[in-house]
Amino acid sequence: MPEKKPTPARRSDALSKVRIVQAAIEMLDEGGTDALTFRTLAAHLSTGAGALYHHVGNRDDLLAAAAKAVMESVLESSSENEATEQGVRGVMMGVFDMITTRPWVATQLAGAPWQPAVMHLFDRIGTELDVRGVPENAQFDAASVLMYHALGAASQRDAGRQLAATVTDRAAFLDSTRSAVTDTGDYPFLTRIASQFAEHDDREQFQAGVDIILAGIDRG
Amino acid sequence: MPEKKPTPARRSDALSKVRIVQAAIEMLDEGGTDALTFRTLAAHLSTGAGALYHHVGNRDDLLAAAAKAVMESVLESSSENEATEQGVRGVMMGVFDMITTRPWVATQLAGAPWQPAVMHLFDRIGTELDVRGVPENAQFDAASVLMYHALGAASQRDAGRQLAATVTDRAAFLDSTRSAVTDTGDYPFLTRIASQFAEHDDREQFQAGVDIILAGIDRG
DNA sequence: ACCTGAACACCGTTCAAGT
DNA sequence: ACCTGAACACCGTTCAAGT
Repeated sequence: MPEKKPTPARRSDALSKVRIVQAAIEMLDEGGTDALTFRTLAAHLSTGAGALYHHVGNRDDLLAAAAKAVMESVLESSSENEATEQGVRGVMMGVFDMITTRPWVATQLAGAPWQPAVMHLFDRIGTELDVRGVPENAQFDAASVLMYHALGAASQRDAGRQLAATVTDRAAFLDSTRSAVTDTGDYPFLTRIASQFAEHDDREQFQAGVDIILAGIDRG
Repeated sequence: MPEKKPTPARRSDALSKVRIVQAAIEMLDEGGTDALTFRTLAAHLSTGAGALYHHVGNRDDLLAAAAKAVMESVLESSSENEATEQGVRGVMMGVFDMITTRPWVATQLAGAPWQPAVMHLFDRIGTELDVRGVPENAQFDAASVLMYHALGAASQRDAGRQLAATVTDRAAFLDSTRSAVTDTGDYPFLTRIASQFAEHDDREQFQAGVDIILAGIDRG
């Protein structure tokens, strides 16, 4: 009788979509969207660039698959983890935190919103709204606002990261913007709330936005 | 007495930032973001690609300038035109309509949200909220939600355009997505509201979102 | 079937050379 | 100072050739 080798740890050399996506996520986490090229990714996997096309349609396809994988893990954990908040609010904050941790997802979500990752989130938001008791005929509009809020925050977040490289201080940036655009007058609102702007916390502000939207939904 | 030639129509040959931005906007309107390369733009202006760098920092700078110019004209017209709605609602719908007309602006706004075009819009929203009577300490959060809503819609809109090239029917796309992702279960919410999804009007939905947010703000 | 890696058709950006 | 356009250092994608 031949002995059964316990999980032979068989050489994970063979290329596959999941392996490629996994490697892509690692590179994206490390260096952002720009750091992921088919050449560097191929080198990372010890193969040729052309080989990737046997498992992945193209670059957009790969990025969408990476975002989908990450989104799924976030939506899972927010429904399982006891510590995190439940409901729509929990889902929204879970997405926000993911975007903060992995800014490249923000670019990806905002750049191609009909991709699986976004549809997945949209469906989850709608489901949570149903549980919340939002009337069926109001669910679509309600889910859309929340979706837009998440996408808007996503694009804002990623840009902040790019900005951080050149300008460390928000207030300094505001000043530079203000002085740079004197041709069309100044920014009265921004000037007035400059202090709030400097002190504000992105996460709290996002959550305040979610609460405003929920209040508007519940009033309906 | 030397005759005054009426507007000598002097050869507008000299390169300048405004001339470059203007030409860029034309090309963007015609073929979207991808259609704008420094080579084609230079050819369009009958000059060399390198010449552009004497007036424009780089490609991002050019796109930001184009978006800013377009945004300014929108914010002007929405405050002057008697026919269009006034207030925050008017500003929001004006932006939505611009994005519909020029999808490339959507990509630009969502891709680099701290640019002048966005700050301009943000300031305008805040100003309108003040006029509306929103308490000062609530204005920043309120302006942010509306801003995110606009940015989220922007990214969604542009992607829709790209999608239209391959998939004409929304419902068909939904079906394809649903069947393609059977590994994680189906999309219960999307399935349930599929009919609303097929019939809905993007503009009305965006406006419904604005109204939900405004209701949430006014409740505060 | 899967992989290789050179080749193709592009980019944005730079820079010596001209005017 | 402004412009030219070839050159540089990259891309994503394709494809003949190998196994």
